[in-house]
Amino acid sequence: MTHLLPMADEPAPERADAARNREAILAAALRLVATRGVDCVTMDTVASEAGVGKGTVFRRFETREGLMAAVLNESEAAWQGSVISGPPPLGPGAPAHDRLLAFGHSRLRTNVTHGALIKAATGSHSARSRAAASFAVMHVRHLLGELGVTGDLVLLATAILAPLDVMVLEQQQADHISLDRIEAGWDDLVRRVVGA
Amino acid sequence: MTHLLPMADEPAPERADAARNREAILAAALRLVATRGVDCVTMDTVASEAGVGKGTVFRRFETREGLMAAVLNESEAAWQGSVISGPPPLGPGAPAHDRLLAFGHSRLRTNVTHGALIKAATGSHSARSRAAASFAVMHVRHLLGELGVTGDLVLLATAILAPLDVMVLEQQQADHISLDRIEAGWDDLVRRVVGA
DNA sequence: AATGAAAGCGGACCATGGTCCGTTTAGGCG
DNA sequence: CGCCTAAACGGACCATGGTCCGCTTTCATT
Repeated sequence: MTHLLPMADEPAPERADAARNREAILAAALRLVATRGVDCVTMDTVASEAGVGKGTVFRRFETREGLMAAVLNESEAAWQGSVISGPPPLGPGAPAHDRLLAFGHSRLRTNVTHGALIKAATGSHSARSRAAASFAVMHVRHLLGELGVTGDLVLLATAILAPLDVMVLEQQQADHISLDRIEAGWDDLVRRVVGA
Repeated sequence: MTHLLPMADEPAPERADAARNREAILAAALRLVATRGVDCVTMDTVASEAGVGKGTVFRRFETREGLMAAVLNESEAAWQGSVISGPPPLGPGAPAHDRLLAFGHSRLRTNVTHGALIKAATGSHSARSRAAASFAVMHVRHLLGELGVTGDLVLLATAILAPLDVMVLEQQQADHISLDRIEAGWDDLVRRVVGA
């Protein structure tokens, strides 16, 4: 026996075939997104490419958004890793101010290049997007704290991150605002908020 | 004859039946959104409620997003009117700083109450959302100018408005952050940016 | 190894946004 | 008033996300 009582909240073990299928689906999705671009990847395509029924795809990933979130996660996790333990100035070891700027710049570029995928993974309601956004807010809040900023740091962090949102960036690009200008504008915002 | 040469770019006149149908569709959409809530309004429903074919709905409003934008516009236009020429402090006549705060608060409340409709009208790519966002940016930019703020005012305005975005607000409400707290946080942001 | 119940599977099915095209109609002109 | 063309119409049709449910598979227990 393993446990008679459902121990704590171990997230419900996954059967072997289920795990195998999850991997196959994710791999197929990854490949398809890379080759065709996220907007041309249909759930049916992923299913058949993974050699699996459509129902299975939805059972494992809930929704298209969820699947895309899983795909996005593949790169996002690495990025979070480099923020937490990568080389400075993005990672630890640099002054907080430099880290904050590096963080914003990195996020800015990432949001621009992965824009389509991020949008596909972030419609209306998603558990994953929640986690990702939360990570960014927590990190910025932490840096603001180190910089001696006082106030409602969570809200301040949110406010600093909001203009880096994919939709905002797309609008700005449609208005022919260059990335460099956006970046400079963001630096200025940070300067004002931090009160350097 | 009217004009032999297509004069300037008059937006292509609309045939009488076309105009009649547009009105009927918009009226039906307005009514349905008000009674059932935006998420339960289907294009087919609107069409049949307006006594018109589905194709007609799409020809007049391009897309669901477009139709919802038209619905939203009905209230948004009034709001813009009260910003441009309504009573202070939202309208002209109050100090710029008060106007800016009033503007933010008003936008905040509006985004919260009309959240669902705004989201329905603002997916990915829409001409209307473009105009609405632009109005807000222009107005804030103008107020910042009056306040003597220097710098890239368009970007600063965008940055100030970004945290009032519907999606951001929804996330914050999901995190049990009260409206009053959000409002206070936004006031703080403005103070820092304006450099009061 | 046999067994039984829970978990998983798959593809038919549904809802809905969006397109297409053969038919109808408005309305300028002779 | 009748003609003619561009515009508009409408609903069948398509694509795709998401659900459902009867059948299959896993695997803990014996």
